[in-house]
Amino acid sequence: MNKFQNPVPDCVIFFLAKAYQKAHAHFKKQLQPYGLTNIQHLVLEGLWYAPGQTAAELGEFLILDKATLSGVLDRMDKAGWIRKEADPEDGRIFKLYPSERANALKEELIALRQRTNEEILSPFSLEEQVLLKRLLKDLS
Amino acid sequence: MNKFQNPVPDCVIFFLAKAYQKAHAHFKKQLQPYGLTNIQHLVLEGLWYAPGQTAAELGEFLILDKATLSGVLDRMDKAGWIRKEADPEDGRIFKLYPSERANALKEELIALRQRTNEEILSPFSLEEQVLLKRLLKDLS
DNA sequence: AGGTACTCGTTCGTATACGAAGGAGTTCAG
DNA sequence: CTGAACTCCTTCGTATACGAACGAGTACCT
Repeated sequence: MNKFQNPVPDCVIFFLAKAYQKAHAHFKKQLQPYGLTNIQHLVLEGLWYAPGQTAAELGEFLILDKATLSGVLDRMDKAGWIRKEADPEDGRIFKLYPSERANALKEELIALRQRTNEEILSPFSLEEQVLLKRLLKDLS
Repeated sequence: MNKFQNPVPDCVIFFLAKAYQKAHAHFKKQLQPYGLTNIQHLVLEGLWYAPGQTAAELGEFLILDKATLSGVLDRMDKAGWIRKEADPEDGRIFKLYPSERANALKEELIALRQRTNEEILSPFSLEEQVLLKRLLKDLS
């Protein structure tokens, strides 16, 4: 029974998983000095983009399950990255804001993401970069 | 403080994550009737491709952390999807084989993956499909 | 033979993911 | 005004992910 008797599957699910895995790991390494995880960084970008969002709004914006977000927000609150502000109008919700400490790093962290994006896309030509992003957007 | 004051970031890491998320969720739904998770299916395909691999080999083949794989293989063994065979030559390792029950579903499960791939890629032209897969492969 | 380095698989800790259920608050029909 | 329907967030259970440390086994060098 020799190995490689069957052809390697041409599986886009697998390619997507591994490309994501690679990009995720690369960015994770860049974020390590800040003590931020990838999703925590994503949450900060979401709140810089639109401060005062509720957890439900942010989850819809970032396409994240509310159950996942609940834990992430809790850890970020405890770590002092965000602020949860109770809404006097509606007892169910709270509005989310980046903390002062997060805001102090805003430009740096956004630049870090941009640089990482460029690194990830560096093997491609400009045309390919645009094309890849369009294809990925159309997939989701 | 109005929303959408800043431009939406053109972030390939995010696009990758969401495209992966979408494809993963779609395949997960297809696998649900079988009681298989995505990775468990991936492991079966890896073992059909090359039966008798060790956990380390399989992990390298599928680009999976050995710590992750350890738990997955344990659950698959308990659920009767795979068989762990001790190696008389080397006490550290065991060789992995799909179970009879898994083999009985082999054609069906491979066809299911192929069909899911086609569904995921269906919004694209043939040219775009080939291009997307090439770009993703080059990323990882 | 003996010891050191290496390999293999497991375990631990932490962080996503997400379906499902639940508690608290709000809305709305009548 | 009141109860049913709905919304928001949390919690629970399960399954990835992966760095780090670990025990058991093997290989290699002398």
